[in-house]
Formats: sequence, C-alpha cells, structure tokens
Amino acid sequence: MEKYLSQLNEAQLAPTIQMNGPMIVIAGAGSGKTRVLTYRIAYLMHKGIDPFNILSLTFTNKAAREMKERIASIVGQSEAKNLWMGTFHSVFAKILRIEADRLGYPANFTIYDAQDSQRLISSIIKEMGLDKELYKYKSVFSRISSYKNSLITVRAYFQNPELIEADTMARRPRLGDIYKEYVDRCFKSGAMDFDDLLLKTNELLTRFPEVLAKYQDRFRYILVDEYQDTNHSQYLIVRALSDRFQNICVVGDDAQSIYAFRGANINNILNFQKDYDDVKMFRLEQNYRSTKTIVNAANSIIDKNETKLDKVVWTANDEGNKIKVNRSMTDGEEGRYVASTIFETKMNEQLNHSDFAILYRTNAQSRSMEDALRKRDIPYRIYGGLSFYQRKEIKDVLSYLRIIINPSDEEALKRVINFPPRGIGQTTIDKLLIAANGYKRSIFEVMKHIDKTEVKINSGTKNKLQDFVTMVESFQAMNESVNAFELADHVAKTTGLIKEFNKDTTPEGVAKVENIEELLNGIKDFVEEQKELADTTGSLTEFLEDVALATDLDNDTGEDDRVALMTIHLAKGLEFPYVFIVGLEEDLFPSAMSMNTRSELEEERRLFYVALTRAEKQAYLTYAVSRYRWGKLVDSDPSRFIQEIDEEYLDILTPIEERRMNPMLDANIFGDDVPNRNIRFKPAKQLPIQKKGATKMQGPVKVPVNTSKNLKPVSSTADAESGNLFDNKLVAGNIVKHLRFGKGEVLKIEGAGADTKAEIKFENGGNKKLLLRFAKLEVIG
DNA sequence: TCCGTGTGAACGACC
DNA sequence: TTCACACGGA
Repeated sequence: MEKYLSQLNEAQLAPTIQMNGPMIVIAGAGSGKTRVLTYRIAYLMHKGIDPFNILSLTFTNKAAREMKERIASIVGQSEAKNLWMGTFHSVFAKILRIEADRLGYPANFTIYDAQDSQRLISSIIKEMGLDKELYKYKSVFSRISSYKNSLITVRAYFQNPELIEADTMARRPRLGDIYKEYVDRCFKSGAMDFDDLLLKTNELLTRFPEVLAKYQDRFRYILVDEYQDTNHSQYLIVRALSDRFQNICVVGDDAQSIYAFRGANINNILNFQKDYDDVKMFRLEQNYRSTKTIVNAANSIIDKNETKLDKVVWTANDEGNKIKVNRSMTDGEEGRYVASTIFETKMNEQLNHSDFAILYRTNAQSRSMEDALRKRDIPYRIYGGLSFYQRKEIKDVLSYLRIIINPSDEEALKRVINFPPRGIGQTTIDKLLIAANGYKRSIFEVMKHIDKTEVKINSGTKNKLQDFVTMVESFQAMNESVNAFELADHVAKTTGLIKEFNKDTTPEGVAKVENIEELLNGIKDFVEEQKELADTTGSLTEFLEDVALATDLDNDTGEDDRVALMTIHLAKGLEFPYVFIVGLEEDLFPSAMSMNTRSELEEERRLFYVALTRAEKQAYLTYAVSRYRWGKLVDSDPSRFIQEIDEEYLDILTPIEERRMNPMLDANIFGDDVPNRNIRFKPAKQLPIQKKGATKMQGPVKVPVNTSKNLKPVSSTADAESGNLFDNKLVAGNIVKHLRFGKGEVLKIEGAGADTKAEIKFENGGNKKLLLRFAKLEVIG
C-alpha cells in the first residue's frame, strides 16, 4: 500500500491521507490533483472504507472512467466496481431514476438535450402567439436555465417581483408564463432537461428527509473535482449530502473557473472555508507539467485578475523555449502556419500527431484549421461541436428508441411522427397538440384513443395515425424480449429510416447511413459491455441515458494518432506537449460578449490561463489580421492577452523585413501608442452590401468562392478539394448565372482553392441584400 | 400534405 | 456558414 503513496510529494501526500472532516485542495494547473484524488480514494479503501460509501464527482465521464481504472489497478477490479463515480449529471440521473415516482416522474424518464428544450420552447412561443423577435427561443432557454440553476422554480419566480420586473423591463413580460408552460410540458412528457437533473435532485433531497438520510448514510465520503465550476444547484446538493458526516473533500483551482455562463459560482470555492467548520486546507503548487517559461508566463497573465486565492505555482522543470507568437494575414494563412509548423516539428523532433493540440475559443474556428491540415495530409480529430449523437440521422433513430421507452416524449414524437414521410403533416400534428394540451394527456395517448376524442381528422389520416401507434406498440412489445441492439436494428429497418437515407446518393447521404450503422454498432458494444459488467442490465433506458449525457471526449479511445482540435473549455483537464492557441484577437478572444464587465473579462483571462497551461513543452499563440466571420471578412486587432504576457517569455515571429517596413506591428502587439492604425494590412475589399430596399446593385462584385460541398451541384466536373472547377470552367469573360442576381460577366479571378475570389459584374443586381454563394453560380456559355 | 426553393437572420463556451 | 421559416406548385 505504501508503494503508491511514495509516488507523491509532501504536499500531495497530506491531503491524500487526511481521512475525515471537510477539506479543500487548491490545486494549481498541472500539480497532480487527479493523482491525489485517485490515491486518496485508494487510501480510504485500504483503511477499510466500503467503496459503496464513497461518492466521487468528476467533471467528465471520461475522467471518472480513467480514475476508476487507475483505482482498480491498485485495489482490485471487484472492489473498485462499487464506487460511485461520474459527473453530477450522470450520478444524479441514476438516483433520480430510482426515486422518480416520489416526484411523479416515470423511472424511465427522458433526458431532453438542449436542442429538445429549445424546440419545445420555440413551439410554446409560437402557440402562445408571442412575437418571436422579442422572445427569442435561445435567450428564453438560457434565462430558464439560469433560473433552474439558481433553484428559482416557477413558483419562486412568480413570488419574486424583482425577477418579474426585470423580465418586464426587458420587454418580455410573459417569460414566467413560458417558463411555467415549459416546465408543465416537460413534466407531461416525462422528461427532464439537463438542469432538471440537478434541480429535481435538490427537490428530492429537501422534500423527502428520509431520502436525504438514505443518501447521506450511503455517501459517507464525498469527493468533488473541479469544485470551482460548480453552480448553486450543485453546491446545495453537495452541502446536503455531506451534512451528516462532513467528510467532504473538494478539489479545484479558482484560476481555472471558466463556466460562469452555465451558472458556475466561483464563490463556492472562495467561500468553502466559511461553509464548513474546521476546514483543512491544502495547496498543490508545484507544477509537473510545463516548462518554466509556460508556468511563469501563465502566472504573469493570471496576476492581472483581482479575484483569486493566494497561490504561487512553480516548477522544477526546464526553462524550455519561449512562447512563439505568430501573426497571419487571414485565418486561412493562420491555418497554414499551424499545419506547416506541426508538419515540420513532427519531422524534426520525431513526434506523434497526438503530441499536438489546436485550441480555439469558438467551434466555428475549426474550419480553417481543418482545411489546412487536410491539405497537408495531417490526421486530426475534432472534439465537441456537433457531437455524433446530435446529428440529424442519429437523433432520428434515437427518437424512435426514446418513444419506445417513453411514448409521452413529445419532442421525440414530433421529430419522427412524419419522418420518414407517412402523410402526417403539420396540420394534423397541430390538432393533436391542441387536443393533448386540452385533455392534459400526451400526444401519443390522444393518437391512441383518437376516436374517443373530439379531434376532427379525416379517416385517412386517422388510419395513418393508427398505423404509427401500432408500429410503436409492436416495438414496445419487442423491447420486452430482445436486447437493445436487436431492437434498434429492427427499428432502423422497419421504420424505413435506412431506406429514406439510402435515397440520398450524395456523399452526405452515404455518410448518414454509415453513421446509423455506427450507432447500431455502438449499441451492440454497449449491450455486450454491460453484459460483462453484470452490474447493469444493458437496457435501452441505460443506453439512452449514457447517450444523453455523453460528450465527444467520453468516447475518445485515444487510440489513433491524430492532432486534437477542440475548444479551450473542452481542453480543461487535458495536456499536450505542443499547444497552439489560435485566433487570439480582440472580440474573438476575449469574446466581444465578455468585455462588458470586469468579472466577465476575468473569466476570459482564466480561460486563456487554462489554454496556456495545457502545454507541456511549447506553446504557440497565433492571430490573424482579418478573418472570415459569418461569411464576411472582418478586420481584427491582436488580443490584449498577448500583450499581458511578460515580453521576456515571448518570441515574436513577425518577419524582420516586415517589421522594418512597418514598425507599427510591434507597437500594435505591445499596446504602445499607435499613431496610425490604418497602416495595417488591408485585406481584399469586402463585398459591397446593399441595403434593403435598394433597387440596383452597382459595379463589380467580389464573389467569395468556396470549395465546400455546395460546389458539387454546379458542375459534375468540379473538384471541390482542389478548386479545379475554377480553372476549367470559370474563366474571365465567362457569362455566369446567379440565382439571385441573374446573369453577369466574370471580370477577374484571383487566387486558387479555398481562397479564390472572382470579380463578377452582374447585369441586374436584384434589390436585396447581397449574399453570394458559389453553389448558386452557374456557368452558361 | 409534401417538398423544393428562396429568403432572412443569427452566429458562446457545455453537462 | 447554417438554420428556420414562408411560399407555392405538385
């Protein structure tokens, strides 16, 4: 047993073997906190604590799995199996299923993802006849979400004049009504959204003292990782559960708190010592991950923040190279810089692709990186963004499965009731919806008993509805006797989903069918895996729950050798030898939306701190002078975060000649007075945008030509990858046709591939705002 | 009722 | 670029 403890340094050992009482571990980046958590659990078990009594809340399911494996290797598989480990959401979803009936929910309630929630809110806004300009479903959703995370229920909302006042002032007086309807509809659908998983857990623990007592007794030792990112709802759950035994160990780093947008409250960690008596505090300050340069540079950034705990992160590692700062003219060039640097460094240093990561602020930035990597044949993997389970074809299959488990699931039903098309259109669905709301029943029940209702639907349509009900019921019967894979396979085939997607012979269509096959394989694996573990039944319900709470990261096997592309948020907790932080521009990073208050800006700064501290050996910071955003070329200034790093840690890569020609470049970066900012490179002229109501477009137009999939319909000889269509077909002097602007003559062509631009003079510009898409350009004559 | 087409609008990070 | 929605013909 002492063998593994000897792997810890003094600072790590102390919290590891501190068994009882409340304790907080402030762990700097790369200071080995996962190791402390893992060994601490192993230590507890060695000291005779039953694994049944240990609850460990991690930030991702992947982290939980890896920790469990590590612990299993120390204490043995059979012991480790009984640990409760996972994210807040997954652990409490399981508990909620056990206790669901107390709250009036079915045990197999559906978990609505953000898209389901937003669709529901969107249709509620429509049903209520509200102005969708004023009530934007996304902002209504985030408002409701933040209420839930602050434990403001519908009732609490209506009892709080300030909240009502605030929404009324924001010209959304009906927000409370939408909130109420949303909650009712979720309940009626037997569905919980992400926030409900926490909110309902709180409700469960407060309303039912015997349930609270049960879980307090069960979870005698509680460990919470990434405590700085807990929100109020999570905070209360932890407090309630740990109240009896007070064996609560939280680990975190205030400097890495980056989830305020989903309600995380940095004060949870800052005030932990006030919340419990006799808190033992530990600090892990030695960084084992990064070079001195990176650690010191990161410290110099975080120093700019006012709100923070005292902590000095240091390292005994080598000095390392300076952080390289690269400026590019466009996002395309930035991508090429990153790709070629990876290519060369990998060659020179004999590295793997997986030694590199590209981190960005927003998912949209991945595109230019992808393009560049693909051109260089560098294998990569994108994490996050639209996850596999959110793709249309996958959600369609999953929706059928969801209805089988829970026919009340309204969002799933609406999604597939007429897909593949079976003649049940919007009008019918609307009638059913109104009836369902009137009878206070689910749509499915109304359909099932359509003859007993007042709903006016012609007999042909009634038959179609009946067929659908019969089909679902046959699936339900089947679910009793076959496993999840066999059922899903049957569903995909008999509903005609596969056939429907097979109709589409474009590469995208083929990919969809392949994705469905991949999903089926995934279900197969799941069934077999669960069979082995034997602690679960491998049921469809469990699979759907896993899927609802899964992230891209969770499914990563890390087997293939690829460059990792992800947002900084996703990168938290990970590390890579070589890290590129791209798009370091004002308004992008820091985000334009986060520059209003000091605390928002501080969070962006912490985000940058997280990004930089992912790097072990070498960090690269890149920015572009102009980039495509929303299909438009936008000028930008270098991020303030670059100049916030002490210059001694930086290696500015701007070519020397260019600097001589343009001394303002350095001035720009370091925030000196810039007498004339216009000296910066100006990109090609932007598209002239015509205002609404203008009648005629004037002059030649720059048409951005992209080589995406949209190109294909234009010409069968087009090569989307190389942009060859361009060379073959679209030459100066050609007459082209555009759906919106009619005929025009190609005046000039510049560049090639993705960066190609064509100058076209249209005879008649139309009278609407310009939005030119190459797919809509057709070469005639 | 379905579906292709055109149009306008949005566009932040995630369990 | 991508999405949701409106429109109009089939």
